[in-house]
Amino acid sequence: MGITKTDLFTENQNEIAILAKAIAHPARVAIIEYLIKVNVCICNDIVNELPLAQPTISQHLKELKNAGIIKGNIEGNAICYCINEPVFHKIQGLFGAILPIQNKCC
Amino acid sequence: MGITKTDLFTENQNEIAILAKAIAHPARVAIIEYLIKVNVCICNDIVNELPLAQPTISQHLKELKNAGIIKGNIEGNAICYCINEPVFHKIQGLFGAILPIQNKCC
DNA sequence: AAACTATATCGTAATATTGCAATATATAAA
DNA sequence: TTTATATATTGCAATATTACGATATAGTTT
Repeated sequence: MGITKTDLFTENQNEIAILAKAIAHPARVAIIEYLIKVNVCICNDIVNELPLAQPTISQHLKELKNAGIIKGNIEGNAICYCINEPVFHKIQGLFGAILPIQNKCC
Repeated sequence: MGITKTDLFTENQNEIAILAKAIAHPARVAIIEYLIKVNVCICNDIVNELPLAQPTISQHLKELKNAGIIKGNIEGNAICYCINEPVFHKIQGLFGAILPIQNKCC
């Protein structure tokens, strides 16, 4: 199959999964970290920063953009990328503010 | 290709990616949520809780276990599963405590 | 021991992801 | 307007993921 049965789960569960999937690649983690560090940059900076070919970077940027984690604005012939704060804070909320666990097992 | 170039990234970036990947499926999110709710349960409870076949659940549990997010102890002929607190708190730290962003772009 | 319960593994089909060369597009500079 | 720069898209090969039926394994109960 290879197809996730999205309809069997809640909207919230799917949303968390989609956001996690966007982060689930070291190149995309590196892009996020770089964007946090430099605040704003053009796509070519990322291509020069990471050891991957330009089309590959472009693809990863697209996935991050689709998940809403980053956004890009056209600026001349370049594209200015940055973190999309609201979604990013949502991630911090989703993964960071989970209930305290009372682990009695094992 | 389809193979992630792990060696090109830092250990930390790969670690975040691996943890995120473990969460990047709604069934695994559902399992984690369920384990947080009931604290401790046997695998069969999860099979009854989720709308997926037993081998599929078993596979998802294996991935969560490999990522260190949950752990399972043999208890008679059943296996008692629970959240693995240290790793779970690590996730909360990784995703929850990221620097404040100064978003001047876009 | 035979039957039952709980879980894991195998094998396999369908689909998704990763990576890049080649190429397209679009703005900028000369 | 030619050339250079920046980014996206296409097409494709290699690999990974998802899902499950069938089956294996292992403890429990009868």
